[in-house]
Amino acid sequence: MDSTQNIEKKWQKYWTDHHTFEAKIDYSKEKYYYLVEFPYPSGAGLHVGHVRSYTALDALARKKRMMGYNVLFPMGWDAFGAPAEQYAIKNHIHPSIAVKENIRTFKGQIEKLGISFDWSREFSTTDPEYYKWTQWQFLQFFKKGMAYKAKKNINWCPKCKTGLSNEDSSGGVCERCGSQVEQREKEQWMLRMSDYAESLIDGLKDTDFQERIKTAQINWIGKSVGAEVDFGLKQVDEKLTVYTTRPDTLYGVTFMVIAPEHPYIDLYSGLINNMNEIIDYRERANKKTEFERTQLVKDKTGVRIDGLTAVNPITGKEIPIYISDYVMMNYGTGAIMAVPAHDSRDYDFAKKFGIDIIPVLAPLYVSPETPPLEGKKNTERDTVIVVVKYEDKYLCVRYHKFNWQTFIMGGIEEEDDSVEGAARREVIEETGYTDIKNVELLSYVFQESFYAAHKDVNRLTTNRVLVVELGSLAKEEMTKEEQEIQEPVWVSKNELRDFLTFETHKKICDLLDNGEQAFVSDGTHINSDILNGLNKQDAIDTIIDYLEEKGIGHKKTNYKLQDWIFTRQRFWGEPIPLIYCEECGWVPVPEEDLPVLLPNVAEYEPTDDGESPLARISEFVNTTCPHCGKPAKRETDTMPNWAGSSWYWLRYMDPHNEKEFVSAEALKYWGKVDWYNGGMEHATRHLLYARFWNQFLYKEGLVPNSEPFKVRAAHGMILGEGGVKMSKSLGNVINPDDIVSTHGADTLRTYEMFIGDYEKEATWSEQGLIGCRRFLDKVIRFGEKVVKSDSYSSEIEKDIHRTIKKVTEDMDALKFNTAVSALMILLNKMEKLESITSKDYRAYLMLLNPIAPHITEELNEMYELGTPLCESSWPTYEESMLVDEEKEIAVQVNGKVRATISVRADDNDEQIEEKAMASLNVQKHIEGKTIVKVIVIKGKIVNIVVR
RNA sequence: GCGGGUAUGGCGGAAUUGGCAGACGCACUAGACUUAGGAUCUAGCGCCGCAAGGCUUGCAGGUUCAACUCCUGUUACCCGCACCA
Repeated sequence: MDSTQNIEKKWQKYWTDHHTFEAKIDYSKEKYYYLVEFPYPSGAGLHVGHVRSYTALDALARKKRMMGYNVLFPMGWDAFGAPAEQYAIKNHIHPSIAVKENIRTFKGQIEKLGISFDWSREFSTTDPEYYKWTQWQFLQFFKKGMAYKAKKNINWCPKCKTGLSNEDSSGGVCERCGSQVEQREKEQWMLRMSDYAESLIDGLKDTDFQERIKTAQINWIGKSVGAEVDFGLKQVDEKLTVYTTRPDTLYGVTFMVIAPEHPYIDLYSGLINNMNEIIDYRERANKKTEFERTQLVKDKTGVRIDGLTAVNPITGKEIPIYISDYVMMNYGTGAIMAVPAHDSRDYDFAKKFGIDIIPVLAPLYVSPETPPLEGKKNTERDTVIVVVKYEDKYLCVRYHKFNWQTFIMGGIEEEDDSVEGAARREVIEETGYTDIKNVELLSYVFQESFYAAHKDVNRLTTNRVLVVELGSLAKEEMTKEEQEIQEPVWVSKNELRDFLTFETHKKICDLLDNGEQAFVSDGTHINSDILNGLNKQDAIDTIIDYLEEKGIGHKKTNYKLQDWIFTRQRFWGEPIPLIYCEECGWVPVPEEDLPVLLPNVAEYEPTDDGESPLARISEFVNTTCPHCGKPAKRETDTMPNWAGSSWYWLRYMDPHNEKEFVSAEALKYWGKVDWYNGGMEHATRHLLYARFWNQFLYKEGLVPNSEPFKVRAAHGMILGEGGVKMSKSLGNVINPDDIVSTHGADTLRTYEMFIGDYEKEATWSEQGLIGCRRFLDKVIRFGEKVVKSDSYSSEIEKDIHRTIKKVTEDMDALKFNTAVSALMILLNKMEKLESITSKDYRAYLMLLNPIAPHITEELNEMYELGTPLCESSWPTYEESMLVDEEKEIAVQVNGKVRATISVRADDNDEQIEEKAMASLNVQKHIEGKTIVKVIVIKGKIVNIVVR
């Protein structure tokens, strides 16, 4: 047999010469569209991670073709971007030259793997024939008012010297180079992506994306439903509008916070007495790095605005206003109403600045010890629970009558001047201790519903918790009456939880252990006038109705998703096809003048002043207005990287069309991408941009589907040996070329399919690779055992049918690892036979062909088994061949396997039971015991329950 | 903090969706053969135990004749988002 390399080359040439994998322009056949994300052709070359996803989809595509589909499985290059430009800056070579070089390398590597891409449809985003249509589509956005220029504080990377979208600067770090991102004010072209926020969530319904991808998108879009509420200002006749998701807590607002950049600060600077302090804070906040902002989440900072006071619109209460950097200007209204009792951030702030905390929502517990009784009268009471502390012990009480052990409890009586007063009274009455040093009212309030045996009524108590500290153990004698009711007990902190009778009181231990926190879950409203007694959702609905009726607020939905910053101040991108004319404003370049070509220049460096390098090229910049013919200037910013990848799957359908971006006919036939594979890192950015772009085109009637992709699957990463990320610095990068030349493409492909769950990350193992090599070698050796026959060997006929079913189904479910495993199992079975038939062997090679296409074609030809596999039909199985007449099943006694018996398909339950009972080991284990029950599950198991 | 996910031998990983846990591969052990190779073949290989047998799917409970699988609680790790009101 020829060398692996020669065999692989031979078949690769065969496929090219015969145009085997080119999608047919035959719109009568059933279509299937597989797409892998086209790569950025970097200088580093192909990664084994690319091999994993390309092979997986290649296998699926090959199989689908053998099943008779017209398969589109294209490949191209996403070649605009920084690395090529960096290379150009360094070496003074036009980026297009470096890109061509890299594409050649990539393509050569992919071809060596035998991936069945349709190369006749290949293109690069940097081809003028392609970016002509990217520009054309941008103009459609522009003409519909979907592109606008705005002076915005944008994310600016000082190293790349360009603006970045929010998506590209998440975490405050430049996605490309890792530099700290700064804020800079600059005019930018924006696409109104936020208009599509709802539609982008909604459209997910029409897709079969993996759940994790859907979630990632939904989180990114960040929808929240709440209300805008207008607070009054005391000093001026003006409103301060806030956005909140919790309008139900309006009665618990104790302060307001506005973002440091909020316009009111400058607007009302005349009224503000501490303007210097505020300006100083604003400057410090602006300088904070993202690191500082995220690391110091708990440690809130801010300044009170002296001279401006807000007025709660429903209580009329005056409340202070602060500025703080925990409120962002770019979300909501840049101002919030703060409810410290029910929001953890507001809570932290209130604690630090000593602001009141008013609880308006209390959890409701139904006592498990003494649940309310039906038919009993209901009474409500306000009570206090007093936690008395002295040194590290807690003073509790044992109530004799009901054998309750808990904290001091008592109702609030009319004579009490305050909650604190009630607490003092109860401590003295129930325990006699008098030296009360300190009383602290916790903001935690809870309600409890129970049967109060001593009064024979159902009680709903609203409980406040006080922590009382004793200064000494000074004590006065308790009355005899009181002594009979209860006795005081000192309990140490460790024993406290066990000592307490009531579950609800044990929750107080959590407060003592972990400190207080804002109560953010559901409960019943208290201290809230019209909302009292309602739960969270009912209260939200009620208050929104109320606000709308009174004209002080309305329901409002917000999204985190912002408009897409669509410009970069770089050279190596699609020029934005717009011209600025003093007379006519922004004018689109006429269609017949597209594409606006990137000029050939010597200087690619970006500039510190934030202008694109194109701005220095006067021949490029200076032009005439297409509208009035007067001198005008071109836009010199270029499009972001994501532009070219936002519609490329459409171009594959009709890649050489010079008149349209894609013909309606091709669009109609190819429709959606049926299966789109890509990395998890693109689950938000690329995928959202692409869906947005497509939805816009759909709205304009330019494409027939609003969603571009049916299935989106993501492959797991391949890690280096030891489970660490492959990286140049660790020196553990595996170059696919090396594996192909030492073991062959088929071995590499088989190994990457066998390595583990396709969706999970996997660790590279040289040993595992060799295992797959041995498997393929064994397949090759089997050729010598082949005898001519056009039927399957009877001994393994059923196994073959089963394996056909298993491989077919597993591959469709991306379970390549078990598909390979099934083929290994079948091979092990064949090994037991003296000879196998040519039909056995050909079926086997066909099943293996999608994963190891070269060697299987070669063996098929060598042993003259039939037409080339790539031109043959996928094998089918017969249902009737899947069942056994005779089967081994397990017999359990009390759930433990004690024997296996052989049963026939037509055995009835009695016969199976009889066989099970007859087994010696079963006899042994049921001897002397009573048989309670015998469970017979046909074809599966017998379980004998004995006592 | 919020959201998503994972946890099974020495390792990568299977388990028809509640029915013999550990398929398949790697590593390992013993033997055979030899053209001395990335060999190949045969047998063994979860843990404890000489064995009978017992134990075992992160941990603790529960439901069931039967749980890797369902329910409750809990721990650890990974990923995404993150002061989003």
